[in-house]
Amino acid sequence: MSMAEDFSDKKEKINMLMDELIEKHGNPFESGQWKLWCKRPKTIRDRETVIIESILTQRTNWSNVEKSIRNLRSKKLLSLSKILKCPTEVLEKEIKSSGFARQKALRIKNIAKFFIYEMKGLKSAMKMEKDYLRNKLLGIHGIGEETADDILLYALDKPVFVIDQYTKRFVRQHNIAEKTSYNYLQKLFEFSVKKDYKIYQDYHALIIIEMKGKNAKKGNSNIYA
DNA sequence: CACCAGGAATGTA
DNA sequence: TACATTCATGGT
Repeated sequence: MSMAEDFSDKKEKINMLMDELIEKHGNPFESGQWKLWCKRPKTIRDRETVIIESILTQRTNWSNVEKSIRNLRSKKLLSLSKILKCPTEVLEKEIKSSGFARQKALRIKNIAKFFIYEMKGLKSAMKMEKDYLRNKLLGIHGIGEETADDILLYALDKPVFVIDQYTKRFVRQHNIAEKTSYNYLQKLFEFSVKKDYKIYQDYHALIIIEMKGKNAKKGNSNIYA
């Protein structure tokens, strides 16, 4: 069975399930249920904030991230250029609430260097091709697939489907696919869903809202990659 | 595949 | 109060 054939029967199921989620939860960016990056970024400053959040949110919950962002904003450090100039110890202190502060401070600096020096700013980075950008991001220490895709989708408006633990759980619970590897699921969703970054944002958000709701009611089930 | 890298919020006794 | 669990992960 070819990849395309394998995908085509799953495509309908995905679209059917997503229609149900839209029906059930509405548009996540308008309903206010989506607490993460709840406004679509407009300005470069917004986009830089999203990039910083994408690192801070690694292995922690959103309220811890919000606290760090508030600290950075009040210290006038909420931009990539400011972060680059800021001593690492100061940065560590401000983002302590997100945990892994020593690692994350270095990671944020790595990203800031990349966008400022190598990409010559966010504006020009946004004009680059998405696969090129993705490979570049994955080459930065501290950025894995999920973080790279968070940045591409939510900060740079690139149509890349983010696969996280919630997405994997969703796929398993609905028997959409047997395989749950990152690459397989990403290809499957990108094949199934109209290639539009706003739709990818909405769908990813909807899956998380849905699965968090289920999590609250029942206990958590086993997750594996 | 196993293990490790911290903090903070929440739940439990 | 003490202790366990959970949280949008990535590197080795």
